[in-house]
Amino acid sequence: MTSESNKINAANSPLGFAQHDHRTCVSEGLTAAEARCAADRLRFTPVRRKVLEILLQDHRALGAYAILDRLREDGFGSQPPVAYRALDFLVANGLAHKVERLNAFIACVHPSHSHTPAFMICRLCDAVAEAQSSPARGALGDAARATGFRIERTVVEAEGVCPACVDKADA
Amino acid sequence: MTSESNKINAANSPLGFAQHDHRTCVSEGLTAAEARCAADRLRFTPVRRKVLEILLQDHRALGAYAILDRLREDGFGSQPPVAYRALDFLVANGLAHKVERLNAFIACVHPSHSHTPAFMICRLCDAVAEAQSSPARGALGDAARATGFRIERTVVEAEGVCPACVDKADA
DNA sequence: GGTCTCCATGTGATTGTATAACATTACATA
DNA sequence: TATGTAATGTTATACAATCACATGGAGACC
Repeated sequence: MTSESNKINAANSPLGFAQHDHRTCVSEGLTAAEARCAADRLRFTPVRRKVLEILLQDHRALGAYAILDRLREDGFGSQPPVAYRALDFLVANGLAHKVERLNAFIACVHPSHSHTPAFMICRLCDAVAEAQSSPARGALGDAARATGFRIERTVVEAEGVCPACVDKADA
Repeated sequence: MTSESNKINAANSPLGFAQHDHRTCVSEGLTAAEARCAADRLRFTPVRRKVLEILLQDHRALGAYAILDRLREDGFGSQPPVAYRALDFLVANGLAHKVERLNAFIACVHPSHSHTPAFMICRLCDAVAEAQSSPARGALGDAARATGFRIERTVVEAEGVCPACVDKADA
């Protein structure tokens, strides 16, 4: 990871690379997660809640150890399994995603309905935007059907340059 | 990494999940790589050649430290950068790919022309098949164009069950 | 209310993945 | 042969993920 000097600020950061009022992101995300867990009889415990809160504060992927640092500051356990177990819960229940390319995690932007997420990752500012994908409908799906491979889950991630950094580069 | 007990054998393993004569894979792959490097004035050095040879022996993704063990056996340097630099070279020049989901590497099955690879990963036997993809033409491409994101590289990986393991599971 | 069980949390230790920093060697070519 | 560059090698360390085991609390059940 490079220095943070050229990274965008968390507040008012691009969500889907669009400006937005960031103040409600955290509270709305937590409220949605509470509703979801209540509906599905899932235990939205303090650590799990805290980890989701941490993820909601940035529209960017955070590594497990960065999350761990924040947990420690707030008096939670600071050993790796504490973070990984909470992340496993959030990912398993669609409240967060893992960005494989970065070995890092990000809050889901629409946790209400199940979906196949795709990510656009800016290699300059590390911003990550979530989009939709349906790779099983394209060439990959054809290949799977042709060979008899049964797809259960897909990873779709694009690396490139976000609009803000494209502008900066052109300037 | 789990035990190897339930994993398929390297020889005669599925290539694109199809049976094939594996004996020529290594020699043909190395020959193609030599031609490619000669044409592009790239230095196909002993370590790089050895790492590609190791990868060609399995149609499966190998972790960097598994490769490192093999390098040590053959008298090459055995420190992490030795393997990573050779892998960087192979990946940069399209002779191998990284499977992000597995943090592991695999030889390219058609290194001649540039392409956007997609992978089908069997979660039961760890076999990996390479396919083609064009994610920029689907929903992801639409999202990128809509937001102004410039895609430079894509990762497309499907996790599921390969035909051989589907049969085994049904039996 | 008591108590049993399950699940979650916590800790320490370990394994696996990746890179930083720097010294040395091999090679092309001027 | 001298020189610049690319490749190799080594040590050390940062980051990612899991194992094994102890503890404790929330609910289910009587």
